[in-house]
Amino acid sequence: MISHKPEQVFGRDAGQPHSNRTSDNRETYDERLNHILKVATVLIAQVGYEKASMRAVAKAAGVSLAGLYHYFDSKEKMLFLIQFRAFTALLNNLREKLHGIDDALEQLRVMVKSHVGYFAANMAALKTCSHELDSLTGTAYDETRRIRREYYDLASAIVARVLDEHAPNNAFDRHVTTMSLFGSLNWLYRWYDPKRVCSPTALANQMVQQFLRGVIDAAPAKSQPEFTTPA
Amino acid sequence: MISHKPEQVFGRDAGQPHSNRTSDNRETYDERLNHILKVATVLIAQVGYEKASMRAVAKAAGVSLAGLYHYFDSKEKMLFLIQFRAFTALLNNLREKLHGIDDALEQLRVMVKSHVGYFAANMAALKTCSHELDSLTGTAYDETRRIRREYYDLASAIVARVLDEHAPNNAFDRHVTTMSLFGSLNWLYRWYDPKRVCSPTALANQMVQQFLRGVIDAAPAKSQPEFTTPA
DNA sequence: CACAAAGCCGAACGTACGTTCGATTGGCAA
DNA sequence: TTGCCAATCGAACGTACGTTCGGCTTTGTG
Repeated sequence: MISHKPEQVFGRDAGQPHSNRTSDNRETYDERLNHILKVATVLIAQVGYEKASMRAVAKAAGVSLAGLYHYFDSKEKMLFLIQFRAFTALLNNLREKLHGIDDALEQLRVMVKSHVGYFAANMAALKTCSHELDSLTGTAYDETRRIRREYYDLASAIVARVLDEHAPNNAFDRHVTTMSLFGSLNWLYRWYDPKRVCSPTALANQMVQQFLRGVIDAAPAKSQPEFTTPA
Repeated sequence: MISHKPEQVFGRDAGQPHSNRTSDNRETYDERLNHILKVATVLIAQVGYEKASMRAVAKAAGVSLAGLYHYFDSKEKMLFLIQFRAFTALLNNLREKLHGIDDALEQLRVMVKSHVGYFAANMAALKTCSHELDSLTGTAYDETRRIRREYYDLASAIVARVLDEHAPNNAFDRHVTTMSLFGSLNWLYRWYDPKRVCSPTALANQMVQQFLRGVIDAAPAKSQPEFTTPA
Protein backbone atom coordinates (compact mmCIF):
# COMPACT_ATOMS: atom_id res chain seq x y z
CA MET A 1 0.00 0.00 0.00
CA ILE A 2 2.91 2.27 0.49
CA SER A 3 5.48 1.21 -2.02
CA HIS A 4 5.57 2.11 -5.70
CA LYS A 5 8.97 3.50 -4.93
CA PRO A 6 12.12 2.22 -6.57
CA GLU A 7 13.97 1.76 -3.34
CA GLN A 8 12.25 -0.64 -1.12
CA VAL A 9 11.59 -2.15 2.12
CA PHE A 10 9.05 -0.76 4.44
CA GLY A 11 6.02 -2.25 6.06
CA ARG A 12 5.84 -5.99 6.04
CA ASP A 13 6.91 -6.45 2.44
CA ALA A 14 10.61 -6.30 3.03
CA GLY A 15 13.05 -7.90 0.70
CA GLN A 16 14.48 -10.78 2.65
CA PRO A 17 12.01 -13.62 2.80
CA HIS A 18 10.56 -13.68 -0.68
CA SER A 19 9.98 -17.18 -1.98
CA ASN A 20 9.92 -19.06 1.26
CA ARG A 21 7.17 -18.11 3.63
CA THR A 22 6.89 -20.89 6.16
CA SER A 23 4.66 -19.20 8.66
CA ASP A 24 7.07 -19.94 11.46
CA ASN A 25 9.95 -18.07 9.91
CA ARG A 26 7.74 -15.21 8.98
CA GLU A 27 6.44 -14.80 12.45
CA THR A 28 9.89 -14.74 13.87
CA TYR A 29 10.94 -12.09 11.41
CA ASP A 30 8.00 -9.83 12.15
CA GLU A 31 8.26 -10.36 15.85
CA ARG A 32 11.91 -9.43 15.87
CA LEU A 33 11.31 -6.40 13.71
CA ASN A 34 8.55 -5.26 16.03
CA HIS A 35 10.73 -5.84 19.02
CA ILE A 36 13.60 -3.86 17.57
CA LEU A 37 11.34 -1.00 16.55
CA LYS A 38 9.73 -0.92 19.96
CA VAL A 39 13.07 -0.76 21.71
CA ALA A 40 14.34 1.85 19.28
CA THR A 41 11.21 3.92 19.80
CA VAL A 42 11.74 4.04 23.54
CA LEU A 43 15.38 4.92 23.13
CA ILE A 44 14.71 7.67 20.63
CA ALA A 45 11.96 9.05 22.84
CA GLN A 46 14.40 9.16 25.72
CA VAL A 47 17.52 10.64 24.17
CA GLY A 48 16.44 11.92 20.77
CA TYR A 49 17.01 10.56 17.29
CA GLU A 50 20.49 11.92 16.68
CA LYS A 51 21.81 10.79 20.02
CA ALA A 52 20.27 7.34 19.80
CA SER A 53 23.11 5.47 18.17
CA MET A 54 22.63 2.28 16.24
CA ARG A 55 25.02 0.63 18.66
CA ALA A 56 22.76 1.59 21.55
CA VAL A 57 19.69 0.35 19.71
CA ALA A 58 21.46 -2.92 18.97
CA LYS A 59 22.48 -3.41 22.56
CA ALA A 60 19.02 -2.57 23.88
CA ALA A 61 17.39 -4.90 21.39
CA GLY A 62 19.79 -7.72 22.06
CA VAL A 63 21.17 -8.02 18.56
CA SER A 64 24.48 -7.10 17.03
CA LEU A 65 25.10 -3.82 15.32
CA ALA A 66 25.34 -5.44 11.90
CA GLY A 67 22.28 -7.53 12.67
CA LEU A 68 20.09 -4.44 12.72
CA TYR A 69 20.70 -3.95 9.04
CA HIS A 70 18.77 -7.09 8.21
CA TYR A 71 15.59 -5.30 9.19
CA PHE A 72 16.11 -1.87 7.63
CA ASP A 73 18.87 -0.61 5.48
CA SER A 74 19.58 2.63 7.29
CA LYS A 75 18.94 4.46 10.51
CA GLU A 76 16.65 6.87 8.74
CA LYS A 77 14.52 4.04 7.40
CA MET A 78 14.22 2.79 10.93
CA LEU A 79 12.88 6.13 12.09
CA PHE A 80 10.59 6.20 9.10
CA LEU A 81 9.18 2.81 9.99
CA ILE A 82 8.52 3.97 13.53
CA GLN A 83 6.80 7.16 12.47
CA PHE A 84 4.91 5.66 9.58
CA ARG A 85 3.50 2.86 11.68
CA ALA A 86 2.54 5.19 14.51
CA PHE A 87 0.87 7.74 12.27
CA THR A 88 -0.93 5.04 10.33
CA ALA A 89 -2.18 3.40 13.48
CA LEU A 90 -3.29 6.76 14.86
CA LEU A 91 -5.18 7.59 11.69
CA ASN A 92 -6.78 4.17 11.34
CA ASN A 93 -7.69 4.21 14.99
CA LEU A 94 -9.45 7.53 14.59
CA ARG A 95 -11.28 6.51 11.43
CA GLU A 96 -12.44 3.34 13.07
CA LYS A 97 -13.77 5.07 16.15
CA LEU A 98 -15.41 7.74 14.04
CA HIS A 99 -17.39 5.16 12.13
CA GLY A 100 -21.10 5.58 12.66
CA ILE A 101 -20.76 8.83 14.59
CA ASP A 102 -22.70 11.60 12.91
CA ASP A 103 -23.02 14.33 15.46
CA ALA A 104 -20.35 16.97 15.09
CA LEU A 105 -19.68 17.47 18.79
CA GLU A 106 -19.56 13.76 19.34
CA GLN A 107 -17.05 13.45 16.53
CA LEU A 108 -14.88 16.04 18.20
CA ARG A 109 -15.04 14.23 21.48
CA VAL A 110 -14.18 10.96 19.81
CA MET A 111 -11.25 12.57 18.07
CA VAL A 112 -9.73 14.04 21.21
CA LYS A 113 -10.35 10.87 23.16
CA SER A 114 -8.80 8.80 20.44
CA HIS A 115 -5.75 11.02 20.32
CA VAL A 116 -5.26 11.16 24.06
CA GLY A 117 -5.97 7.48 24.45
CA TYR A 118 -3.55 6.41 21.77
CA PHE A 119 -1.06 8.79 23.22
CA ALA A 120 -1.33 7.42 26.72
CA ALA A 121 -0.94 3.89 25.39
CA ASN A 122 2.00 4.67 23.12
CA MET A 123 3.83 7.53 24.71
CA ALA A 124 7.26 6.75 23.35
CA ALA A 125 5.96 6.40 19.80
CA LEU A 126 4.02 9.64 19.84
CA LYS A 127 6.81 11.49 21.52
CA THR A 128 9.07 10.32 18.74
CA CYS A 129 6.51 11.39 16.18
CA SER A 130 5.90 14.78 17.75
CA HIS A 131 9.51 15.63 18.39
CA GLU A 132 11.29 14.17 15.37
CA LEU A 133 9.00 15.48 12.67
CA ASP A 134 11.86 17.02 10.75
CA SER A 135 14.47 14.34 11.24
CA LEU A 136 13.42 12.56 8.07
CA THR A 137 14.41 13.75 4.63
CA GLY A 138 13.42 13.25 1.05
CA THR A 139 10.85 10.60 0.23
CA ALA A 140 10.55 9.36 3.78
CA TYR A 141 9.72 12.85 4.96
CA ASP A 142 7.15 13.32 2.22
CA GLU A 143 5.52 10.04 3.07
CA THR A 144 5.07 10.84 6.76
CA ARG A 145 4.02 14.34 5.88
CA ARG A 146 1.32 12.91 3.66
CA ILE A 147 -0.20 10.90 6.50
CA ARG A 148 0.10 13.75 8.94
CA ARG A 149 -1.73 15.85 6.40
CA GLU A 150 -4.48 13.27 6.13
CA TYR A 151 -4.84 13.28 9.88
CA TYR A 152 -4.85 17.06 9.97
CA ASP A 153 -7.44 17.29 7.22
CA LEU A 154 -9.72 14.88 9.00
CA ALA A 155 -9.39 16.70 12.31
CA SER A 156 -9.74 20.01 10.58
CA ALA A 157 -12.99 18.96 8.96
CA ILE A 158 -14.38 17.90 12.30
CA VAL A 159 -13.46 21.22 13.87
CA ALA A 160 -14.93 23.05 10.90
CA ARG A 161 -18.23 21.23 11.25
CA VAL A 162 -18.36 22.03 14.94
CA LEU A 163 -17.82 25.68 14.17
CA ASP A 164 -20.33 25.71 11.33
CA GLU A 165 -23.03 24.20 13.46
CA HIS A 166 -22.34 25.74 16.83
CA ALA A 167 -20.42 28.92 16.20
CA PRO A 168 -21.55 30.31 12.87
CA ASN A 169 -21.02 33.87 14.01
CA ASN A 170 -17.57 33.90 15.46
CA ALA A 171 -14.74 35.40 13.49
CA PHE A 172 -11.98 33.05 14.50
CA ASP A 173 -9.28 32.14 12.09
CA ARG A 174 -9.96 28.45 11.75
CA HIS A 175 -6.41 27.48 11.14
CA VAL A 176 -5.45 29.13 14.40
CA THR A 177 -8.31 27.39 16.15
CA THR A 178 -7.29 24.02 14.83
CA MET A 179 -3.62 24.49 15.54
CA SER A 180 -4.36 25.60 19.07
CA LEU A 181 -6.18 22.36 19.67
CA PHE A 182 -3.36 20.42 18.03
CA GLY A 183 -0.86 22.28 20.15
CA SER A 184 -2.60 21.29 23.34
CA LEU A 185 -2.70 17.69 22.19
CA ASN A 186 0.82 17.45 20.83
CA TRP A 187 2.37 19.17 23.80
CA LEU A 188 1.15 16.31 25.96
CA TYR A 189 4.38 14.47 25.38
CA ARG A 190 6.22 17.11 27.37
CA TRP A 191 4.36 16.71 30.60
CA TYR A 192 1.68 14.04 30.64
CA ASP A 193 2.24 11.03 32.79
CA PRO A 194 -0.84 8.79 32.92
CA LYS A 195 0.40 7.27 36.15
CA ARG A 196 0.57 10.56 38.00
CA VAL A 197 -2.05 12.86 36.55
CA CYS A 198 -5.66 12.18 35.69
CA SER A 199 -6.83 9.34 33.50
CA PRO A 200 -6.79 9.63 29.71
CA THR A 201 -10.57 9.77 29.63
CA ALA A 202 -10.80 12.55 32.19
CA LEU A 203 -8.02 14.39 30.42
CA ALA A 204 -9.79 14.14 27.08
CA ASN A 205 -13.07 15.28 28.57
CA GLN A 206 -11.50 18.32 30.11
CA MET A 207 -9.69 19.25 26.94
CA VAL A 208 -12.88 19.02 24.91
CA GLN A 209 -14.81 21.08 27.40
CA GLN A 210 -12.13 23.72 27.51
CA PHE A 211 -11.97 23.82 23.76
CA LEU A 212 -15.72 24.18 23.35
CA ARG A 213 -16.68 26.36 26.27
CA GLY A 214 -13.45 27.75 27.64
CA VAL A 215 -12.42 27.76 31.23
CA ILE A 216 -14.78 30.42 32.49
CA ASP A 217 -18.08 29.44 34.01
CA ALA A 218 -20.84 30.09 31.51
CA ALA A 219 -23.97 31.47 33.06
CA PRO A 220 -24.74 29.10 35.90
CA ALA A 221 -22.00 26.75 36.91
CA LYS A 222 -21.54 23.22 35.67
CA SER A 223 -23.63 21.02 33.40
CA GLN A 224 -22.76 21.56 29.80
CA PRO A 225 -26.06 20.77 28.12
CA GLU A 226 -24.63 20.18 24.68
CA PHE A 227 -22.58 17.44 26.14
CA THR A 228 -25.32 14.90 26.38
CA THR A 229 -25.31 14.81 22.58
CA PRO A 230 -28.60 16.09 21.25
CA ALA A 231 -30.03 15.19 17.90
CA MET B 1 23.93 37.66 38.42
CA ILE B 2 23.78 34.04 37.46
CA SER B 3 26.99 32.55 38.60
CA HIS B 4 27.81 31.25 42.05
CA LYS B 5 28.95 28.14 40.22
CA PRO B 6 32.49 26.86 40.31
CA GLU B 7 32.83 26.53 36.58
CA GLN B 8 32.43 29.79 34.79
CA VAL B 9 31.59 31.84 31.96
CA PHE B 10 28.05 32.61 31.04
CA GLY B 11 26.28 35.84 30.55
CA ARG B 12 28.45 38.84 30.01
CA ASP B 13 30.99 38.00 32.67
CA ALA B 14 33.11 35.71 30.57
CA GLY B 15 36.71 35.10 31.34
CA GLN B 16 38.70 36.75 28.60
CA PRO B 17 38.84 40.53 29.06
CA HIS B 18 39.37 40.98 32.76
CA SER B 19 41.82 43.74 33.60
CA ASN B 20 41.69 45.69 30.42
CA ARG B 21 38.32 47.14 29.65
CA THR B 22 38.81 49.84 27.06
CA SER B 23 35.22 50.38 26.09
CA ASP B 24 36.04 49.85 22.46
CA ASN B 25 37.44 46.41 22.97
CA ARG B 26 34.63 45.46 25.21
CA GLU B 27 32.02 46.51 22.73
CA THR B 28 33.65 44.53 20.03
CA TYR B 29 33.71 41.46 22.21
CA ASP B 30 30.05 41.65 23.14
CA GLU B 31 29.00 42.47 19.63
CA ARG B 32 30.85 39.49 18.24
CA LEU B 33 29.44 37.21 20.88
CA ASN B 34 25.94 38.41 20.14
CA HIS B 35 26.48 37.97 16.46
CA ILE B 36 27.75 34.44 16.84
CA LEU B 37 24.89 33.49 19.13
CA LYS B 38 22.35 34.95 16.77
CA VAL B 39 23.73 33.06 13.82
CA ALA B 40 23.96 29.87 15.86
CA THR B 41 20.37 30.29 17.01
CA VAL B 42 19.10 30.48 13.46
CA LEU B 43 21.14 27.49 12.42
CA ILE B 44 20.01 25.38 15.36
CA ALA B 45 16.41 26.39 14.75
CA GLN B 46 16.77 25.25 11.17
CA VAL B 47 18.54 21.93 11.47
CA GLY B 48 18.46 21.06 15.16
CA TYR B 49 21.12 21.20 17.82
CA GLU B 50 22.83 17.90 17.11
CA LYS B 51 23.02 18.49 13.40
CA ALA B 52 24.25 22.06 13.71
CA SER B 53 27.99 21.46 13.71
CA MET B 54 30.44 23.92 15.15
CA ARG B 55 32.06 24.08 11.74
CA ALA B 56 28.77 25.22 10.25
CA VAL B 57 28.28 27.77 13.00
CA ALA B 58 31.79 29.08 12.44
CA LYS B 59 31.27 29.37 8.72
CA ALA B 60 27.91 31.11 9.11
CA ALA B 61 29.33 33.51 11.68
CA GLY B 62 32.41 34.30 9.64
CA VAL B 63 34.98 33.10 12.16
CA SER B 64 37.24 30.12 12.28
CA LEU B 65 36.30 26.93 14.04
CA ALA B 66 38.87 27.45 16.76
CA GLY B 67 37.84 31.07 17.05
CA LEU B 68 34.44 30.08 18.39
CA TYR B 69 36.02 28.70 21.50
CA HIS B 70 37.05 32.14 22.66
CA TYR B 71 33.41 32.95 23.30
CA PHE B 72 32.25 29.76 24.99
CA ASP B 73 34.20 26.73 25.97
CA SER B 74 31.92 24.11 24.53
CA LYS B 75 29.02 23.61 22.18
CA GLU B 76 26.73 22.88 25.08
CA LYS B 77 27.64 26.16 26.75
CA MET B 78 26.76 27.88 23.52
CA LEU B 79 23.30 26.33 23.55
CA PHE B 80 22.99 27.21 27.20
CA LEU B 81 23.78 30.83 26.49
CA ILE B 82 21.16 30.92 23.77
CA GLN B 83 18.47 29.37 25.91
CA PHE B 84 19.36 31.22 29.07
CA ARG B 85 19.26 34.58 27.35
CA ALA B 86 16.00 33.85 25.60
CA PHE B 87 14.26 32.55 28.68
CA THR B 88 15.52 35.41 30.76
CA ALA B 89 14.37 37.96 28.23
CA LEU B 90 10.99 36.27 27.97
CA LEU B 91 10.54 36.29 31.71
CA ASN B 92 11.74 39.86 32.19
CA ASN B 93 9.56 40.97 29.31
CA LEU B 94 6.52 39.43 30.91
CA ARG B 95 7.26 40.85 34.35
CA GLU B 96 7.77 44.27 32.89
CA LYS B 97 4.51 44.24 30.95
CA LEU B 98 2.66 42.86 33.93
CA HIS B 99 3.73 45.76 36.07
CA GLY B 100 0.79 47.84 37.20
CA ILE B 101 -1.82 45.42 35.84
CA ASP B 102 -4.14 44.24 38.56
CA ASP B 103 -7.11 42.74 36.83
CA ALA B 104 -6.82 38.99 36.48
CA LEU B 105 -8.22 38.78 32.97
CA GLU B 106 -6.08 41.63 31.86
CA GLN B 107 -3.04 39.90 33.27
CA LEU B 108 -3.89 36.82 31.27
CA ARG B 109 -4.24 38.83 28.12
CA VAL B 110 -0.95 40.54 28.75
CA MET B 111 0.74 37.22 29.32
CA VAL B 112 -0.49 35.64 26.12
CA LYS B 113 0.24 38.77 24.15
CA SER B 114 3.70 38.98 25.60
CA HIS B 115 4.43 35.37 24.77
CA VAL B 116 3.09 35.54 21.24
CA GLY B 117 4.74 38.88 20.62
CA TYR B 118 8.14 37.80 21.85
CA PHE B 119 7.72 34.65 19.85
CA ALA B 120 6.92 36.44 16.63
CA ALA B 121 9.91 38.70 17.10
CA ASN B 122 12.34 35.92 18.02
CA MET B 123 11.14 32.85 16.26
CA ALA B 124 14.49 31.12 15.94
CA ALA B 125 15.32 31.62 19.59
CA LEU B 126 12.01 30.35 20.88
CA LYS B 127 12.02 27.44 18.48
CA THR B 128 15.41 26.51 19.83
CA CYS B 129 14.10 26.87 23.36
CA SER B 130 10.93 24.89 22.74
CA HIS B 131 12.54 22.11 20.78
CA GLU B 132 15.88 21.64 22.50
CA LEU B 133 14.68 21.64 26.09
CA ASP B 134 16.42 18.38 26.86
CA SER B 135 19.62 18.90 24.91
CA LEU B 136 21.35 20.41 27.90
CA THR B 137 22.70 18.34 30.75
CA GLY B 138 23.86 18.79 34.30
CA THR B 139 24.13 22.26 35.70
CA ALA B 140 23.22 23.98 32.47
CA TYR B 141 20.02 21.98 32.29
CA ASP B 142 19.16 22.78 35.89
CA GLU B 143 19.75 26.45 35.31
CA THR B 144 17.39 26.69 32.32
CA ARG B 145 14.90 24.50 34.09
CA ARG B 146 14.92 26.91 36.98
CA ILE B 147 13.97 29.86 34.80
CA ARG B 148 11.38 27.88 32.93
CA ARG B 149 9.95 26.96 36.26
CA GLU B 150 9.81 30.60 37.27
CA TYR B 151 7.99 31.42 34.08
CA TYR B 152 5.61 28.54 34.56
CA ASP B 153 4.89 29.52 38.16
CA LEU B 154 4.12 33.06 37.16
CA ALA B 155 1.82 31.99 34.34
CA SER B 156 0.27 29.38 36.55
CA ALA B 157 -0.57 31.94 39.21
CA ILE B 158 -2.24 34.14 36.62
CA VAL B 159 -4.34 31.27 35.35
CA ALA B 160 -5.21 30.32 38.90
CA ARG B 161 -6.43 33.82 39.69
CA VAL B 162 -8.56 33.85 36.57
CA LEU B 163 -10.13 30.58 37.59
CA ASP B 164 -10.63 31.68 41.18
CA GLU B 165 -12.38 34.85 40.18
CA HIS B 166 -14.28 33.75 37.11
CA ALA B 167 -14.70 30.03 37.36
CA PRO B 168 -14.93 29.12 41.02
CA ASN B 169 -17.26 26.23 40.31
CA ASN B 170 -15.58 24.30 37.59
CA ALA B 171 -13.79 21.11 38.43
CA PHE B 172 -10.93 21.35 35.99
CA ASP B 173 -7.56 20.01 36.88
CA ARG B 174 -5.59 23.23 36.91
CA HIS B 175 -2.36 21.69 35.81
CA VAL B 176 -4.12 20.32 32.74
CA THR B 177 -5.68 23.69 32.10
CA THR B 178 -2.35 25.46 32.33
CA MET B 179 -0.50 22.94 30.25
CA SER B 180 -3.16 23.09 27.56
CA LEU B 181 -2.61 26.79 27.28
CA PHE B 182 1.14 26.31 27.28
CA GLY B 183 0.77 23.66 24.61
CA SER B 184 -1.11 25.98 22.32
CA LEU B 185 1.53 28.64 22.85
CA ASN B 186 4.59 26.45 22.56
CA TRP B 187 3.32 24.63 19.50
CA LEU B 188 3.36 27.91 17.64
CA TYR B 189 6.90 27.25 16.53
CA ARG B 190 5.67 24.38 14.39
CA TRP B 191 3.31 26.34 12.22
CA TYR B 192 3.18 30.06 12.88
CA ASP B 193 4.52 32.36 10.24
CA PRO B 194 3.81 36.02 11.06
CA LYS B 195 4.23 36.91 7.42
CA ARG B 196 1.54 34.57 6.21
CA VAL B 197 -1.03 34.21 8.96
CA CYS B 198 -2.67 36.82 11.12
CA SER B 199 -0.78 39.39 13.15
CA PRO B 200 0.66 38.54 16.56
CA THR B 201 -1.92 40.76 18.23
CA ALA B 202 -4.85 39.15 16.49
CA LEU B 203 -3.41 35.74 17.18
CA ALA B 204 -3.02 36.50 20.86
CA ASN B 205 -6.52 37.89 21.09
CA GLN B 206 -8.02 34.82 19.52
CA MET B 207 -6.07 32.49 21.76
CA VAL B 208 -7.20 34.33 24.87
CA GLN B 209 -10.80 34.33 23.77
CA GLN B 210 -10.69 30.66 22.98
CA PHE B 211 -9.08 29.90 26.27
CA LEU B 212 -11.63 31.88 28.25
CA ARG B 213 -14.83 31.25 26.37
CA GLY B 214 -14.12 28.39 24.03
CA VAL B 215 -14.95 28.28 20.38
CA ILE B 216 -18.70 27.89 20.67
CA ASP B 217 -20.97 30.90 20.56
CA ALA B 218 -22.22 31.66 24.02
CA ALA B 219 -25.93 32.41 24.21
CA PRO B 220 -26.58 34.96 21.48
CA ALA B 221 -23.84 35.35 18.94
CA LYS B 222 -20.87 37.69 19.19
CA SER B 223 -19.88 40.33 21.71
CA GLN B 224 -17.79 38.94 24.49
CA PRO B 225 -18.44 41.58 27.13
CA GLU B 226 -15.23 41.18 29.08
CA PHE B 227 -13.35 41.57 25.92
CA THR B 228 -12.88 44.61 23.80
CA THR B 229 -10.43 44.51 20.96
CA PRO B 230 -11.34 42.69 17.81
CA ALA B 231 -8.92 42.69 14.89
C1' DC C 1 22.49 -35.99 2.98
C1' DA C 2 23.61 -31.79 0.49
C1' DC C 3 22.96 -27.21 -0.22
C1' DA C 4 21.07 -22.80 -0.64
C1' DA C 5 19.27 -19.19 1.71
C1' DA C 6 18.11 -16.52 6.04
C1' DG C 7 19.81 -14.88 10.11
C1' DC C 8 23.37 -13.14 12.54
C1' DC C 9 27.87 -11.52 13.96
C1' DG C 10 32.94 -9.52 14.82
C1' DA C 11 35.72 -6.51 12.79
C1' DA C 12 36.77 -3.06 10.11
C1' DC C 13 36.24 1.36 7.05
C1' DG C 14 35.63 6.09 6.14
C1' DT C 15 33.97 10.16 7.85
C1' DA C 16 32.39 13.98 10.54
C1' DC C 17 32.40 15.70 14.80
C1' DG C 18 33.91 18.53 19.23
C1' DT C 19 37.85 20.02 20.97
C1' DT C 20 42.80 21.34 21.56
C1' DC C 21 47.44 22.93 20.24
C1' DG C 22 50.84 26.03 18.75
C1' DA C 23 51.65 30.00 16.36
C1' DT C 24 50.70 34.64 14.55
C1' DT C 25 48.80 39.18 14.81
C1' DG C 26 47.56 43.69 16.58
C1' DG C 27 46.89 47.08 19.98
C1' DC C 28 47.56 48.98 24.51
C1' DA C 29 50.75 49.97 28.72
C1' DA C 30 55.02 50.73 30.84
C1' DT D 1 60.64 50.33 22.11
C1' DT D 2 59.49 46.35 24.62
C1' DG D 3 56.41 43.18 26.59
C1' DC D 4 51.95 41.36 27.37
C1' DC D 5 47.65 39.57 26.37
C1' DA D 6 43.31 39.24 23.91
C1' DA D 7 41.95 37.64 19.41
C1' DT D 8 42.34 34.71 15.83
C1' DC D 9 43.70 30.99 12.95
C1' DG D 10 45.29 26.43 10.40
C1' DA D 11 46.06 22.07 11.50
C1' DA D 12 45.69 18.28 13.96
C1' DC D 13 43.87 14.73 17.60
C1' DG D 14 40.90 11.37 19.38
C1' DT D 15 36.53 9.55 19.19
C1' DA D 16 32.01 7.98 18.02
C1' DC D 17 29.18 7.33 14.45
C1' DG D 18 26.60 4.89 10.30
C1' DT D 19 27.54 1.54 7.36
C1' DT D 20 29.71 -2.51 5.02
C1' DC D 21 32.24 -6.83 4.42
C1' DG D 22 33.20 -11.62 4.84
C1' DG D 23 32.17 -15.46 7.12
C1' DC D 24 29.81 -18.42 10.50
C1' DT D 25 25.53 -20.91 12.07
C1' DT D 26 20.94 -22.49 11.61
C1' DT D 27 16.98 -24.07 9.10
C1' DG D 28 13.98 -25.67 5.68
C1' DT D 29 13.91 -28.14 1.15
C1' DG D 30 14.98 -31.26 -2.73
